Amino acid sequence: MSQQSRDDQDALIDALAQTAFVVTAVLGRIGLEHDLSLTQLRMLGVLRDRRLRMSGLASFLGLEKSTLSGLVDRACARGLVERSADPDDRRAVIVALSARGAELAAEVFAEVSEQLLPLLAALGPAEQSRLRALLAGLLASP
Amino acid sequence: MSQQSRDDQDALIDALAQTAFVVTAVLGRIGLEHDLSLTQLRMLGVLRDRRLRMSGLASFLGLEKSTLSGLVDRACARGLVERSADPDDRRAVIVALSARGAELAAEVFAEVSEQLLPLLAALGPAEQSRLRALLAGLLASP
DNA sequence: TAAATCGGTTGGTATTACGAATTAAACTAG
DNA sequence: CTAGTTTAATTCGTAATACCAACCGATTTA
Repeated sequence: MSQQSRDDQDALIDALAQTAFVVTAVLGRIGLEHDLSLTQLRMLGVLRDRRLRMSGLASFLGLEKSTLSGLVDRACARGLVERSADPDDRRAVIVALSARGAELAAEVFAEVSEQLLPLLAALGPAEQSRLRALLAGLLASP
Repeated sequence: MSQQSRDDQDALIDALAQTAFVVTAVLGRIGLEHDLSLTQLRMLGVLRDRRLRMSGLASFLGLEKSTLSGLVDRACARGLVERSADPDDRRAVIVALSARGAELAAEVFAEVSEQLLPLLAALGPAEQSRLRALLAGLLASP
């Protein structure tokens, strides 16, 4: 049994979208407190455990290269990231977190955990495990 | 049994954030195809089943009133929403979807379902029900 | 009825984002 | 090995988004 009616599916889609907005709002608010836009925050998140070329970072974030130039310019000016040359390709530029950027990223993402966990407290431990597994399955699909 | 380690929690937080970005990306892409920014798309979504004053809509979307003026201006110019006077308070302005706006909203949100459902297909029907229940619980918390 | 408050708009500024054009480096023919 | 092409990033111009501060009318309160 466990039929999926149209309404059930719609309800699930809606819940997903709303969850996305809630999470995004939390991220945005925390970012704002540190003068980081959502995009800058995402960039820090991506660079937390990666060093990428401009183009790689752009496609990671789903942005145009031209958009990234300015983004990295500003983050660079604030001392959060650093541009360096790629020894293998003199056209390429490698972007990585600076020490200060790494520090800020750690701080910000600790805050994110801190603020999202109470939300998750509505679920019991077993349910949290299950949710994690379900989301992991969902994210693995493409 | 079913202990929640720090890593488990971090993994869940991460999965939530990533899910948020994936869903947001889908919404953004579909919006783009209809010349709608994510914000405009959200506005249509909110107005689908509500008519609100400017300030109400602003707090719904988490934006400043001043931001909303321009947003509504542009949507108005495109014939998607309409401003009307509030009979109870001559200062207030009520925003609602136009016929054309409602049509576009319906079309767009059908597309959203269409594109998110394949993602959900990675989960069986029982798991979908469970995910829906978990997200509902999570969204009900504040 | 005078003052304070509320609801929206306007004006100014910064950020974000895109596309098109540009420069430099690295391939790929011929 | 040079000529032409592709690739990596930047620059430029433009539009939308978003904020704050200042403002105008309408409304409420004192």
